[in-house]
Amino acid sequence: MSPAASTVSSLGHALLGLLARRPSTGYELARRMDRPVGYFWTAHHGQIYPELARLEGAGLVAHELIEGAGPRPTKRYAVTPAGLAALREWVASEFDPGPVRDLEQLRVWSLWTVAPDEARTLVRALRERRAGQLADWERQREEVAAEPGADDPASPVFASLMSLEGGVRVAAALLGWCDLMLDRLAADPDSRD
Amino acid sequence: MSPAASTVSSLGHALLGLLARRPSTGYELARRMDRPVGYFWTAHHGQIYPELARLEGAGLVAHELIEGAGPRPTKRYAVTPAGLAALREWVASEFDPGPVRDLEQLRVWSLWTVAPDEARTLVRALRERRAGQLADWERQREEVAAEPGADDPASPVFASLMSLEGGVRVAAALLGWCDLMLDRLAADPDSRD
DNA sequence: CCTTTCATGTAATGGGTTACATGATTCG
DNA sequence: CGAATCATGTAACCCATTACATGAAAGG
Repeated sequence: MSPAASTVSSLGHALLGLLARRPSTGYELARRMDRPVGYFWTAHHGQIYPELARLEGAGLVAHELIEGAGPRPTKRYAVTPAGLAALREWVASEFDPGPVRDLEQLRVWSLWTVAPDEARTLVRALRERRAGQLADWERQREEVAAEPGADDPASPVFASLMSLEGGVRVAAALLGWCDLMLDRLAADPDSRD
Repeated sequence: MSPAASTVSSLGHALLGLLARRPSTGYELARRMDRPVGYFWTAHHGQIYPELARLEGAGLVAHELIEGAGPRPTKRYAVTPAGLAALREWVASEFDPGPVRDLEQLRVWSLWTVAPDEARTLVRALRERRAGQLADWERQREEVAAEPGADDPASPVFASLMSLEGGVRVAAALLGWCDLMLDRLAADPDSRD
């Protein structure tokens, strides 16, 4: 019945996950990619609109026309039963951890090439950024934890809370890591007086 | 003197970082992308060879021919002084944290769509994988910490140690996160007896 | 002899970013 | 009346993965 349902990209699963929580227009999906989800998945509208068309071709989402502002008709998308089934199957399926690309770590890995005071400046900048992110996520976590359904594994609020909890823990770990590096860089023999 | 030196990709910086530590053939660079660096940056040879050619065109690396096994001449690349300068400049430069794409977090964010026992199975798999990774990195960290130069910020060993330390801390945080999720999933009302 | 490792390249395809294009409504 | 927001789409370009292509040396 749905012949192309087998090949859904990661972005497709991200969109299915967003629409399973709440029907949205393509434009709204692009904006929703900022908070909660955007911490671990992002996309621009130039990628979202074609992907929605593909998902619809595979019968995983459907749109209805609503009144809206654009020059073209405004479409609100929602997951179909087949789309929800595809999402469920993907969540529980086997997986290999995708390739990791972390520019921050890559910089640190070449930190030895610069003078110690430049290294300290960089790590201080990393630390500030991370501290801001941690505060931000902690605040959001408190907000979400107060919402109804936060303890119910069948509620999207529960899953949001778990994601934010992961983000908070990673950010806290990386903040401590920056402090360790500042400590080790200060203990450097070249900067003793 | 080097007119195209301004536009170096992230992969280019990764390769410069590798070559600044030790001259290598393209083939060796591909293999070196596994351990230490591969934890936060990966590339296949199909991407590496063209990038080396671009870097050489910009005067940032240079090759010499050595005896080797292939049908074509074997090339050993090394960074030029201009290449080392470009690497240093990049390490200390302003930066925006690139887009994050984490399939693991994306799955957890849609965890509410599956039955609690399927969710537990998934998180247990995540936990096992993470525990293995943590053990692996901890072992490597101990190895690197014993090498000479591990305390010297001007030594690549120091930078390797810091990178591994970051990896260990993040992996430990994520392991604790898995335990938290298993705890919350067990406390679920649907599975009370 | 067969498989693995060394070794370099290109081509096809897919994923992702940026820029171009269009136009209505709302707020200052 | 100008800027921001809502809203959808396409095109050009870059980055990354996978597959095709080739062939020597070493080890079992």
